[in-house]
Amino acid sequence: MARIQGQHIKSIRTWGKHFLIELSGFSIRIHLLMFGSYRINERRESPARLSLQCSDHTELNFYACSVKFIEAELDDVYDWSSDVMSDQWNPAAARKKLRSSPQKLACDALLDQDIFSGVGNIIKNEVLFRVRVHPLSEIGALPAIKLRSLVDEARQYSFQFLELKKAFVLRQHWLAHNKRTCPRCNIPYKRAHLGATLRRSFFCEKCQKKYLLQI
DNA sequence: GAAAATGTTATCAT
DNA sequence: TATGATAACATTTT
Repeated sequence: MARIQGQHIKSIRTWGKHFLIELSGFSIRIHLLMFGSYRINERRESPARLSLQCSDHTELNFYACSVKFIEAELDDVYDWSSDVMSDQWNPAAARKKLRSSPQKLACDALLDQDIFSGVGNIIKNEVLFRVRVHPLSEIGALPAIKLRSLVDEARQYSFQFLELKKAFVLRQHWLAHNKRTCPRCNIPYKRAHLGATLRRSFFCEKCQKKYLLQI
């Protein structure tokens, strides 16, 4: 931690769920993982993993998070065009990556941070419901227009997620995640732990189509 | 009060 | 060596 002392903050940046504090010659990378939290000019009772006292008297505190140093230039480490909320987001590049893995499952594709940096499990469930795609669909079997809408919805819902979160009404606007019944069909959702990482999926077997590659 | 979960990464197997 | 499964971490919500 000593190397941070007295350093000038050159920039604050983000790449998906990575929170980056750029100093001269290296950067601090913070990831809140499942349970992390932060406070600005406030403190929690538990000890901070990282506490920054700035010369303008701003205090940044990070709790229960991963803190790592990045020794290289951030532009050399991160592909900003894969961040769904970046100005540099490139949906065509995302579609190209998806087309290169036709057997990948839709539920895995949305959680792939190299394609959709920033998308997590809640957004995955909400996006799949909104574009009516079954989580076990194979990416290569999606019609082009459906692939396009999935990519576009990943970005669009991510911005909506942020607005709802800031207004403290995220939860009440979920259409699929943690819900019991499909609001379109009024039938019970299926829930299962799917994909490579067995994350929770909530989906309607009636209105979310399962696209599969022909054998 | 137990169990599950907004996520990633280290480690061990294959 | 690359890929894959499992464990580990840590805190809030159900």
